[in-house]
Amino acid sequence: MNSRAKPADLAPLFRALADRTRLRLLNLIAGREVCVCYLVEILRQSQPKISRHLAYLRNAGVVAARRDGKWMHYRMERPRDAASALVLDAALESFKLDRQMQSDLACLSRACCQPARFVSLQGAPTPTRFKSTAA
Amino acid sequence: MNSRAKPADLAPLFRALADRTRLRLLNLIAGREVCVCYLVEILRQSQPKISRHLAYLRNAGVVAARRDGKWMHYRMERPRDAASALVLDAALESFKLDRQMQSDLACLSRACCQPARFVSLQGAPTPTRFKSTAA
DNA sequence: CCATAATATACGCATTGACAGATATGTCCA
DNA sequence: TGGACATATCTGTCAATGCGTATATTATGG
Repeated sequence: MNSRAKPADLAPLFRALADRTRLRLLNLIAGREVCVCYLVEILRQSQPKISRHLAYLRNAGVVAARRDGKWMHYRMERPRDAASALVLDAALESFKLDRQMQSDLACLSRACCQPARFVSLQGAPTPTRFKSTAA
Repeated sequence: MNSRAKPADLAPLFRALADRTRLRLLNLIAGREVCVCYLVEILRQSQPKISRHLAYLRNAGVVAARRDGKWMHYRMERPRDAASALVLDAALESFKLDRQMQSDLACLSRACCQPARFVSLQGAPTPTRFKSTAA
């Protein structure tokens, strides 16, 4: 399978990325598989809201979900066509210079190291890295 | 001024690009300065609709306008920050594999060579290239 | 100043997306 | 089987966006 499967219309992808909350979710999910409860905790937004945005990203083919007992783990899904992949790369690149995005990542690290400090994360599965991510 | 001026939030840019009509306009404008009347003629859509989408792109800082007597010329505006520029490049790259985008460009070439065939383009200023564009 | 051409904006309506709150679904455990 | 937990989906409301039509703006020529 080639990396430039089908020359997709980029508009749907841009729609999926056209929301700050979804970008923040993508930032947290990039490079590791994260349980929904962590995303709810870190973004400090309602669980249905997070779930809806994740569904939006999933429908756009940008993320994939895996059920693990009670928990759902989300991970990034590499787009099949080259242009979409480039767009996604550019977005991820921009996160490195974004204060809130870095703050979200730092918060995720803290939550992973000391889940006891987050009441809602007791017993939740720890996010697992795919590759090392700066900070 | 550096090419990575301010690490902008990409969401507004993605919103601006999240529409097929706007992507088609961007495709036509990329690499040359085009008069609105050409855009209306080639996309075969109403003048107010084209104008509104151009305004949307202009507000997003993706295109710039120049008045020339009765005519308005639009051109692409290179985003100041690196991430936005990368996103835009990826979009332009995807157009090369998009049949409709190429068809639009071919139609623009034809209109430039034989403006007489387009009643509405009589006397309109011809688009001017910035750099050579494939096809 | 008036008419006309090119383009932009305002208005009304339909669609879509975001949100909070309520509820449904799926899984584990007793 | 029933309850608790994690997550998803439904409902109603509101704001944003898209479209067509009408109108305003800017510039040109008489």
